[in-house]
Order: sequence, then structure tokens, then C-alpha cells
Amino acid sequence: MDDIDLKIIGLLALDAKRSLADIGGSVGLSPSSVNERIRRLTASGAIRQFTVDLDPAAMGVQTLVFVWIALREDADEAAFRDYAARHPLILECHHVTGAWAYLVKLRVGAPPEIEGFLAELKAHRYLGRSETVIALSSPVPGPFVPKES
Amino acid sequence: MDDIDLKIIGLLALDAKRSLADIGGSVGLSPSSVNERIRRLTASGAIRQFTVDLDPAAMGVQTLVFVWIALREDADEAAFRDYAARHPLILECHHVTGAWAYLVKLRVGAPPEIEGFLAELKAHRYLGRSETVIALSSPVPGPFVPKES
DNA sequence: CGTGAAATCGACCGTAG
DNA sequence: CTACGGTCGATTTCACG
Repeated sequence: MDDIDLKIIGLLALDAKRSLADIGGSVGLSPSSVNERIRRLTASGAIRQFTVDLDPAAMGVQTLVFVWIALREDADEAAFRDYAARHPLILECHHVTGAWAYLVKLRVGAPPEIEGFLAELKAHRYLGRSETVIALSSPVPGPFVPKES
Repeated sequence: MDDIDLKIIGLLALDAKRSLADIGGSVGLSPSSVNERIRRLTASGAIRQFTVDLDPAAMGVQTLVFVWIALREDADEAAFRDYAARHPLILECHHVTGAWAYLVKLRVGAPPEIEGFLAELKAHRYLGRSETVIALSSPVPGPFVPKES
């Protein structure tokens, strides 16, 4: 993982459809060398996957929501993590330091849908307390990659 | 934007390197029709870009951090948003409801680096109060796409 | 939206530094 | 061990029906 690898990764992050010849011209290598490096980066797991960054609005999920969660004392934590991993709306779920146990990031079409999500969590007996935060605007939105349905 | 478009997007999200013929086989269209749909989706902005999802650990930024921020009363909010957009460590920045004004998500190599980040915010006279939360583990990590340097 | 042809691209090889 | 150039097969792309 040298400077050239980092440069290649930077170029791919901006546009993964650039040709090997094009990338090679930018980093000073032949297309086949670039190909070999990308192959290695992918095989080693540094590049997890080639994907697409989508516009949330076009996908009908304009509303970005963060939910801080404290699990019920009798909740099955492993089951909750598995549930989060499978839930199509949950884009991220992190076990965090501080007053709350988990931070969940999700996207919905509109705020009223959040209620259903929380009800679902409650029905599964995961939810102790929670606090919901809605993004009003996003100076740095970050990429949006939907989860497999 | 019909069901087939959604299906194509779902396939591309999982693996953007699949051939048009392969995708066509999965959705029941010819390669050229799939190509035309992807071209339209890209032109309309629904697909923002083709990119790569990376392993944060391989990139040397294992530590995921969320920082709640209340700006100083005399802070230039537009300047802060611009600063956040340009900052290479800041992956996301959202203006949010609730007690705090902004939620910032960033990745660093290790926790001590957070201190430098906060000091930088303070030096620019943006930072009023803040609260830092570190992710211990991530049941649903979400994709990692670095920002252009 | 599908078919076909043409141009381009990517994968794999042997070879060299 | 990594880079290079050439070849072949696959893929994208475009005009047309």
C-alpha cells in the first residue's frame, strides 16, 4: 500500500468507471500494472466492493434520521445487532461510548415513518429508551448506498 | 423510475462491475436497454457516481467518531459548513434537530487524533460546546468512501 | 426496446528489470 | 516481486429497425 495505491484509490472513489489506461496516465503506470494493483487491493480487502452512490431524494428517502438507543435490560443484544444488520432502513448501527448504547442511522421517506420504525423496535422488545434526531440539512451528506432488499 | 430501474440500482449497489449482459439477464432486458437505463439514471442524477467502498482499517482510519457541536454564538455558520465540506476527515456533517446544532461524523487513525480535530475547530472559532462519541464496534458499519484530498 | 456491427476495454500471458 | 507490452475474448456503444 504505497502512494500510488492511495492515488488509484482516490481516483476510483471519485469515478470507479475510469478506464485502466486513463488511471495509468494519471499515476504514471501502464494499464496492466494498474489492473494488477486494483486486483491486489480488491483481493486483500482494502477495496470492499465497487458500488454506486445514489441520490436519496430520487430513491424516495429524503429524511435522514439518527436514533440513540438504550436497549432494554433483558434484550438479547446479539439478536438486536442481527436485526439491525438485516433491516433495510438501517444504514448504519454503531455501539458507542457515552450515555447511549447504540447509534442507528436510517433513511425514511418522511418523518411520520419514524414512528413505525420505533414501534417495530419496541415490539421486538429491544427498545428501552431512545432519542430521535432528524437532519434538517446536510452540508456534507456522505454517500448513500442502499442495502440489499 | 420503475421496478426494473430499482432492480438495476439494487444490483449495481451490490456490485457495480457486473456486465450489462449479466444485469440484463437478471432483469429480463437486453444489454443495450440496461445501458440506456443506467445512462438515464446517471444523467438524471439518481445515480450520483460510481465509486468504491473501502476498508477503513486498511486505510489507516479505524476509529469512527461522532461529534455533537454547538457553534459559538459569533461563529460564521456558512463558513463552518464550507470548512466541513472541505475537511478531509469529516465524512458527514448534518444540521440536526435537538439540543445540538450539528452532528459531525469523522474517521481517524486513533482516539488521540480527535484532540487535534477539536483544537482545530476551536482555533477557527467555530466551536462552542461539543460532545464526542466513539464507536466501539459497528454491527452495521455502512460504506466508507474517502473524500478527495 | 431489441439486434447487429464496430470500437473499446479488460484479462491473461510471457518476459524483462 | 513488480512492471510492461501484446494478444484475445468480452464488453460497451451506436445506428437502425
